Amino acid sequence: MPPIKVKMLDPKRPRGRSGKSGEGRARPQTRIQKEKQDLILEAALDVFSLHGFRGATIDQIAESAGMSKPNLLYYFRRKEDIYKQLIAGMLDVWLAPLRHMNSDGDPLPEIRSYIRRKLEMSRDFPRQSRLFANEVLQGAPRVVDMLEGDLKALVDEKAKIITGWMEQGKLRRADPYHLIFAIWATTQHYADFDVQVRAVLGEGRGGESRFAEAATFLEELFLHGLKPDA
Amino acid sequence: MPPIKVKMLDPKRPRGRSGKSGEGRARPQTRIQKEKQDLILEAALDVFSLHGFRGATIDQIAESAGMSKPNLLYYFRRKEDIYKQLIAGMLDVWLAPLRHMNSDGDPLPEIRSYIRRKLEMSRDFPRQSRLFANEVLQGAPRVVDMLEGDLKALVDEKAKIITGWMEQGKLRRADPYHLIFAIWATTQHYADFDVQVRAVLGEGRGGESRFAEAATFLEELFLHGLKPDA
DNA sequence: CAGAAATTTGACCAGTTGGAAAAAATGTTA
DNA sequence: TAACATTTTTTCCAACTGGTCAAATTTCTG
Repeated sequence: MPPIKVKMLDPKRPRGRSGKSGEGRARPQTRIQKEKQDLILEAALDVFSLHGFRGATIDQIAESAGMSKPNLLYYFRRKEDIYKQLIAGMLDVWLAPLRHMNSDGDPLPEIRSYIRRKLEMSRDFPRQSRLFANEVLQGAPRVVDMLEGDLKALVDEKAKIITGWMEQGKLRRADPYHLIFAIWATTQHYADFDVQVRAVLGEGRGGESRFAEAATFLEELFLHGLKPDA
Repeated sequence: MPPIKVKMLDPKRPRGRSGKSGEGRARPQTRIQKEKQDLILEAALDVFSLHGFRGATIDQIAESAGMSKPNLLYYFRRKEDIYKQLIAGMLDVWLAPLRHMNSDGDPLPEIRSYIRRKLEMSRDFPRQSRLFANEVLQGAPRVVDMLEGDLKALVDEKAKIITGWMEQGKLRRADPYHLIFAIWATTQHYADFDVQVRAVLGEGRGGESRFAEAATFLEELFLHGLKPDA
């Protein structure tokens, strides 16, 4: 006589918070679920930002989160689910400073504070920056839609504001899109190419000071350029 | 009686051209060796620049080069050998424009032409740029030495030149290291973040024109900044 | 052309990877 | 605390990975 198997309902895996449409009234998150998911996302950010999607392994993430691989997979069914949630979460943060740029303010201070905010993000959230850089560098297969949709829309909107400022003579005439690219590039450089920056600056200037220096430099550059005063 | 094995000399694998010290008088390259190695490096550049070191597979590279995996491994013993050779080769090219910056020239034109050259490299060798970006982004495990050695030395030298120009009043005073970073960042952005740039610029401006626009913009930015003429 | 050298192929292997399944352990709640 | 739901562990697997090896094939050279 075979051992009697009793009912055994669906294993009720908790699904990631990303929750696509068809989720109905899923049961609310338990305490443990919230804790563990945060733990996993935190660990995954470390690993993904350093190795990219393909380069990262579930094992690494699990170990870094202090749990077993199957246990991790209980919270996120697939490696990609973790990754997607990280990307979505970071895009929001990443774009906040740009959203914040206000057409009512004075152009120069507005741009200056945008640069400053982006630079602070490079300092405070370098892993997020690198995660995104890795993704875009590898062709952004998982976020092209977002880039062509939300991101483009936002940039279009802000580009109009900048153009308006230029037409009022409050800003030197220049292409607003390339201006935004230049701000992105220069500020994120300190997060994405951190190793290189440190290597070139050497021992003496490797500390936190480089962000303050960068802020000063970029402010001057974007305001006056390199031409000496007449 | 076992089948008689006849001599079978060393399989004489050709070694990669990187040739560390102990190579003695290796026999010269055959025609096929040169052709096939170039073919492999070309294919590997495609794959590595898109997926990074860990993300790339020998199979992919072999297929992309139109040969079998063991055949590829006949020319390069290890995956890392291909990668290293690519990195070494590209670093040279990558640094050429900076080496070219001359203390005898006029500062502003000299810097302007440096920017232009770097931008052209982003346009003409985007894969090399991405290969390097991938490496640095992931902590540059295979090139930190070079960064702290050759690269730092070169930048130190050029930074001195720039400082000299500033002291002569030919350039606005600013940190030369951060200036160099800013040039790197803004120019490489068009290669490394190509997908993003295209997505934001949209259909209409996705063509080659963006490099010309970028050149114009960056020239203005580095020369005058954003402040409108008084 | 014969023999030697160089090149290519096919079979194979051990380690790693993402992921599934079921049982065991732990928590939660009536 | 009993019944149930949630969480964790153990075991396992098939696909993929980097890399080896010997044999078969092709190319070169005298």
